[in-house]
Amino acid sequence: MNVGIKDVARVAAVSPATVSRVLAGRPVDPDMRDRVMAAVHETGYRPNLAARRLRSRHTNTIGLIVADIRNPFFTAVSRTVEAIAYDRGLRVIFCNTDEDAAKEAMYLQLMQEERVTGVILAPTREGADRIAHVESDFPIVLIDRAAPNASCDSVVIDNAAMAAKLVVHLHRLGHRRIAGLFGTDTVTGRERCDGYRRAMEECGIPGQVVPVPHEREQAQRVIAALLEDASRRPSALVVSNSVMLQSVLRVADALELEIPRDLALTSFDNEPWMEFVGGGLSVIEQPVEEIGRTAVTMLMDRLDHADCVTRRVVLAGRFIARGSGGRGVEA
Amino acid sequence: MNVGIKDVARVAAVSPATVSRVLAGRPVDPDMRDRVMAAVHETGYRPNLAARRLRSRHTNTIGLIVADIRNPFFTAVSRTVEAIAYDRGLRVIFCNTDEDAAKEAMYLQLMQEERVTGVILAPTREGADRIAHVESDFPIVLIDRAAPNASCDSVVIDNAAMAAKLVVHLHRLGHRRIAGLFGTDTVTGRERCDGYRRAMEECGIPGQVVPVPHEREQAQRVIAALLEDASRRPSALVVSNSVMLQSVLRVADALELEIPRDLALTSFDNEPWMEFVGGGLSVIEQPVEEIGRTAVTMLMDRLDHADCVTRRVVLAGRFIARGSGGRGVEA
DNA sequence: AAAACCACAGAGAACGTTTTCCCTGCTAGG
DNA sequence: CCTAGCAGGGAAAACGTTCTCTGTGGTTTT
Repeated sequence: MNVGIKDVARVAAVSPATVSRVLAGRPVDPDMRDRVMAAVHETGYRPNLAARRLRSRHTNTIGLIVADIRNPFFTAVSRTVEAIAYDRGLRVIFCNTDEDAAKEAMYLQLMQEERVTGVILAPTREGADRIAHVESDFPIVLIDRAAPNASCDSVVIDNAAMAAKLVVHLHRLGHRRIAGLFGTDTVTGRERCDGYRRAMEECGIPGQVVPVPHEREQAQRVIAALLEDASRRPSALVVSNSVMLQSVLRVADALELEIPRDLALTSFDNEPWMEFVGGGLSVIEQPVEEIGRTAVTMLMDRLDHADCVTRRVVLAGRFIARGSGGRGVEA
Repeated sequence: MNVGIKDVARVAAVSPATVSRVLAGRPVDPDMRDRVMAAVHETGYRPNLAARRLRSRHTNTIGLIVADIRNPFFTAVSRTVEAIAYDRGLRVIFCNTDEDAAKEAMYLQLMQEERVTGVILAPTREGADRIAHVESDFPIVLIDRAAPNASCDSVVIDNAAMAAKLVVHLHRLGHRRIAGLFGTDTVTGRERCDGYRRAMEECGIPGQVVPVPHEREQAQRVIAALLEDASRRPSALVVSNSVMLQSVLRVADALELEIPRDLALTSFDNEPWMEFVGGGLSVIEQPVEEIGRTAVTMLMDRLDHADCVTRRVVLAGRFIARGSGGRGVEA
């Protein structure tokens, strides 16, 4: 039998209500407070969070639903969200959908049942569409993937502008055959693709967009098809994220292409190892901590201002030039 | 006001108890079952998990506490644990301690308050020591880091043997000055260090153990000190994990060392990018899915057999030879 | 000095379930 | 035909808190 608030109350010779007040930090006679605290330590009392949440009707819990935890971008954001949330006394329920809309729906349902305070969500494409129609009991902040007309608050980076930056970089280096590899399933992919297309147009060179599926085997097949014919091979690539980049590297390795001589690579996301392949890759670094922090802040803010208009925070990425393009950082 | 089980009961014209029974899948007249299900859909009822947990006294929740989610090894294990747990109808509370024993203690306390069913834990060194003395209300399964005499169930890999494998590999390639870089704060680091030491002895060459702190800046300073003096520089390294390896690469890059010509690298963990640096790195791949799966299984098993003796599962790693050492896999 | 107020403690309801207990009606066995 | 047994449904307690309401003692205000 576990020790409850009533046991503490008996030991401290006060009422359960008083124990509750002490624990909640409400004003209580110092004498009693000491007695209660002593009793808490003596009994080894630990509050039962289920009971607390049931009665108080707030769970102090946020859900964090990401599409792919193996993607270091999401790992990094998750870490930040977790750290900040716990700082603010919020618990985090962590969910990984693996880009599966059904799993995502299941998790959103679970969030309802948990009666979470709010949710931070990187939706699948279908999920993003559905969110617009469904109304949930809790506020949602979308991260990374959010259509400009989304019906929720969102925090994203300026994907189009950043993709353009990569194109311009490659163009300056003299590349004229620049292919763009983008995910088929996400808003983010489409935005980056748009930015790529427009930049290619402005540079006056024809774009070649390659839609890449999320699943690795399939992705590698698509990429192989793009690269294996030397005569039609692009000289440079804009790649949509670090996971896709790994598929590119594997295929390039199999085809014995040397980076960047046979193929110049640029990508979104900045992982430490990118410094060390192909003489250093030029990339767009996303402000992962700031994304996480902003998301939590927006969520908290939304709780206080339930019917404030929908807000969209667009953060800038950071272009990092490496390798043949010269070292350095450029905002 | 949210819809509760009573509302459903009223709509279906049955008692709340019956609704509860239907939802729990207990035997109920088919007619009533249909009425209840209809009412559930009509009202949009979602069970309140807090209430359910409070009353039923089981939370169907496991805690997963890892030391560093940025370490891809833990990311991979977490993903597996999450997937398997949800398959079995268990919720996962995910916690990241950042190698901070205080945070770890705080989280373990939280697990108590959540009344979790069990915990899977990759402890800090201090945590591992403390676990031995503390008695908790729930079973704990240690992963990755567990002293052989641990008082909990544990699932680990054969660190010493795997470290030895790396040493032997390098020795066969002709290396005689092989330094070993190991974490200072974990059982795992010490085990790998022991294996390294013994293997070096057996090869008849003097070992050079370099204790590397977890924090990146400090780690890089230590590594720089090891590598900067060309005359005393080892020709090969055994590195304890992929995070540490990144520090090594950064330092090597700054010192303009070419891998593997100036410095051969081998490491624990197998990340996709390791194929592409220094012509491919030879590594020990850990069976991450199996670790996760085994941990969950052991935890569940322990619930049924509370006073079964402590079990320790030791899994084999997989040696993957790449680069100058030749391609291929060897058990 | 009386009235009004304030601060704080205790009693008991309430949160939304599951579970226990009892009651009913049906079936089977003598 | 009567009774024992059984299956399933309803009433109400229980889970461990917080919250509301009331009461009391002391302080301020008029």
